Amino acid sequence: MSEIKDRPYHHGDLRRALIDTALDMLATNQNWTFTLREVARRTGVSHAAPYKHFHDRETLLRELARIGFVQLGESLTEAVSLGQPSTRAQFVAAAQACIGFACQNPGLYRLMFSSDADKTIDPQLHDAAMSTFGILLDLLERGQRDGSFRPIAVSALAAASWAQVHGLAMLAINYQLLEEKVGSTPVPTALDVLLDGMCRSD
Amino acid sequence: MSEIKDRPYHHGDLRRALIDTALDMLATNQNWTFTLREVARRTGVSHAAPYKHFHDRETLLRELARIGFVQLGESLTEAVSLGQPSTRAQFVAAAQACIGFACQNPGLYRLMFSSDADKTIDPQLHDAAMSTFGILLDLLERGQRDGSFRPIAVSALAAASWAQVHGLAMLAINYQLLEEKVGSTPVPTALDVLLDGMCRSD
DNA sequence: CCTCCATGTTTACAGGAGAAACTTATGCAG
DNA sequence: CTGCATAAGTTTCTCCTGTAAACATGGAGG
Repeated sequence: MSEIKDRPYHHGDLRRALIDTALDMLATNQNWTFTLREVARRTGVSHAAPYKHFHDRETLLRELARIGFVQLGESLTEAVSLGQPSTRAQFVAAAQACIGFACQNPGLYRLMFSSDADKTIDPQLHDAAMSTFGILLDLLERGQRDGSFRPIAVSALAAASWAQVHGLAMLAINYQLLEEKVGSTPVPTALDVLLDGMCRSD
Repeated sequence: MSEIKDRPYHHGDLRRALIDTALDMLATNQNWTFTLREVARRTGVSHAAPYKHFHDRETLLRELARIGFVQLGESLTEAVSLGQPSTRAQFVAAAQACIGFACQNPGLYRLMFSSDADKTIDPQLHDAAMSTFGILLDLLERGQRDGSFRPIAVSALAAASWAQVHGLAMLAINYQLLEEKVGSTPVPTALDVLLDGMCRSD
């Protein structure tokens, strides 16, 4: 109703439309080899129109990655505040949320951690990534305060668990966690191994 | 002496020369956005010559990745057979070798684990990756037999440690293991946390 | 009502991927 | 030794992309 279907000269929200198209193609092809011209075509505008909204192709890719980090952050926040009894259980929930996000958006997840999403170029992307990383840090700090996690440098815990979760996610979306190779529940099992090292042993 | 410098019509080993040029550019730029034509130019041949040796640009990229896995495998083998006293110490040595390889060849390492090195397309690439992964598996199995590692499914140990090492490597080459964030020795610290979970607690 | 400017479009160009047709030199059959 | 088949290079061509520049449009504010 509020949308005029037959192409008024001005689109209304072309920026958002281009992003949606690109996200679609990313999800469909599981890669970001699409051309900017094709995004424009699929969105129904001329091939130069995107340049009014994105400086170049890579700027669009970084915006997709930024959106990915925001969405991942929401998933993590939701998982953490799901009311798991222990901090350890919250950690597992968050880890599984992250890996689940990766499996449901493999193309996007790969883009987020690829060199095409260079955080040193785009402060907004950098901030989004840091903000998402911060959710993990908060959880770890809380776990240390309540005595769940060992009182070693929180940064060491962060490095270990971030590496672990991200590593599992990458293995998962590359189909390298096949049952015949790593058993039927590789993710919780691997997380348990790590957590046994992270948690107080007393 | 044995090389004729002034361009005989036939190069002699253009395939190898193209690979070397591409590896150089990969190392220099830390990315593989180079064009096939530029590789040809730098190698001193016409832009169509590479097609006599590689079906297309991506085939060349996969060959670079394959070579990377072979080299990584050599580093790992060397690290393992360095004669560390314990299996645990051997594991640390291998992990550090992997992370060291990544830091010294960040572009190549990223390519090896990117979607441009699709292992489902190229059996040789797949085999090279599996062979390298096998070094880790052997180490873990040996560690279980000698009682160093817990007697849980070796596949779970493999998933956990592979994820951890690969995750740390990715963090390292993305400059996300800065001292101010994760302390001065994030890698051994993170590995220790994992190993405490992997090793027998008695 | 008129004019400005953000947001479109058209046109233009340099370069890349890759196919096809052509060239060269080398090894081998006679 | 001759000569041809063939592998390995080159030239030429077509289609496509990214991106810049010039032009068009139409909605918001004076």
